[in-house]
Amino acid sequence: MSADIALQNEIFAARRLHASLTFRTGAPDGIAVIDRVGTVVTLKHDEALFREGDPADRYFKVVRGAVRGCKLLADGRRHIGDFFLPGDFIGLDAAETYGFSAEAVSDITIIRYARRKVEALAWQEPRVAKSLVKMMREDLCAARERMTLLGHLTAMERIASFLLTMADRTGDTRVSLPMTRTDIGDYLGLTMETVSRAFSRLKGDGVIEQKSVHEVVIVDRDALEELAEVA
Amino acid sequence: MSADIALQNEIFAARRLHASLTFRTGAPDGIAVIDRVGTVVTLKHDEALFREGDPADRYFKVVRGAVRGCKLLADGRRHIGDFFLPGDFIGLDAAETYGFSAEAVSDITIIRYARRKVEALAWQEPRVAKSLVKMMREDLCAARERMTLLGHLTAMERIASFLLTMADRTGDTRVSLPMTRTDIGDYLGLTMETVSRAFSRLKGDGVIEQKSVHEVVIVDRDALEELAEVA
DNA sequence: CGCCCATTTGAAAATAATCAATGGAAGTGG
DNA sequence: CCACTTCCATTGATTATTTTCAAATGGGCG
Repeated sequence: MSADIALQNEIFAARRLHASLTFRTGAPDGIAVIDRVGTVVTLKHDEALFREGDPADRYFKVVRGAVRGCKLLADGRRHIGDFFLPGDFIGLDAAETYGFSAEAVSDITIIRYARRKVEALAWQEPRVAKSLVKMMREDLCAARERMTLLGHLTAMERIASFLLTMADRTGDTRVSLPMTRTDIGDYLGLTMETVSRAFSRLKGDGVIEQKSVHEVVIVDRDALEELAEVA
Repeated sequence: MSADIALQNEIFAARRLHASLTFRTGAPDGIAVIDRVGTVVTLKHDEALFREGDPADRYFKVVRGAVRGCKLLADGRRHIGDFFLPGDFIGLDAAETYGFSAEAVSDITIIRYARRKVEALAWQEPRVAKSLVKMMREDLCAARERMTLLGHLTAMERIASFLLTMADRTGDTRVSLPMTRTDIGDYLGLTMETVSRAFSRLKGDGVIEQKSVHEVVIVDRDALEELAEVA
């Protein structure tokens, strides 16, 4: 049936795309092997990959779109711990159960791996084990960076850092922000309003240009780096 | 010579102590093996184990005392990413170089491991590799918890969480705080003054009692948990 | 075309930071 | 052993940043 063919094409496209992204982000080559035990899946906007507390029997890799990892606090406040973008792995930190929920920010394509199979592969192939450990190390370093940001930077410094990080991921001055202002706020420990005001000010100062709500262009990178000047 | 004997005693005592702590904190038993490739070292108050940017060729484990892991920001602000207490490993997240400086908060005893040797051991003994990965996973989860704290909790909530965490580590209502108020502030993303005021308020409300500046007793744990009510 | 939801903008309120002064304990040196 | 010094903690008053509350704007989708 043509639906099957379309699906096959989607899968091949996803694999190609994801392979190129793996290369781009400099992910260790040992990791490509594990895709053989993965399944390509697509999810729509706001659907959940898993919820905090679910048994953690799967890993995921983002191929297309963006995923947010979030925790709900007792009084309803929401914290977003990470935005996962193409090439990123999800779930490496989980023990028995997931420590946060993962939701599709946009329509997404992901690869889903049975944890069991990945671990079996890691035992067979030391390269795979090494790659997984390396990714965990990178995640830890990133987490420490973000702690500094959340603990000690002003609103403007956080926004500037965020924009620079997003820009570095695509290697382009054109930055796509698929998430809402509220998402960004929950990610940076700010309110939606503060995020919006910071964007407006950057726009007013000619540092960025807004193509649309979800797409900005960095006009003056030096100014952004000045604002984010940390570490 | 008697100095040698004293040193030997110190080392044995440190190993015993550390073994018991390993047990208490539920650290995987596979880890005890690696102590055979470690060296016991003592450092005085404020001495550095290593500095941010140093080649990361060693791991450490705290046996006695406390260590702070800190980053210096461009403008002089300081962020403390972690307090390492007895039983804690330091350096697992480092790639080529350390991502933060580690300094003795008090006089400390630590075990120092050549990274090369630990890694060799991990290849020989799958248990060791598993333990190291498990510790990294726990570190990652802890880092995510702290992000939530730094991003979304009020000053009082942060202090309450901090006290509860410290109390849980010793399993006692009597909590030792070897670090300064400034250290605590840099750890929680607050100023020394805010930390001090929060302590005063808790004292005034009869939630805690101060035996000395560096030792508090938790009188009303429920109240603290109420104040920290999160996740 | 019109509705709905996210974003933007404005004004007021709250929290924590900063500035400033005092108090106290630990350590130093005579 | 005591006095002195220094550093850290506490407390108070003021300021600044961000949040909260509220209203208006605008873009996307049915």
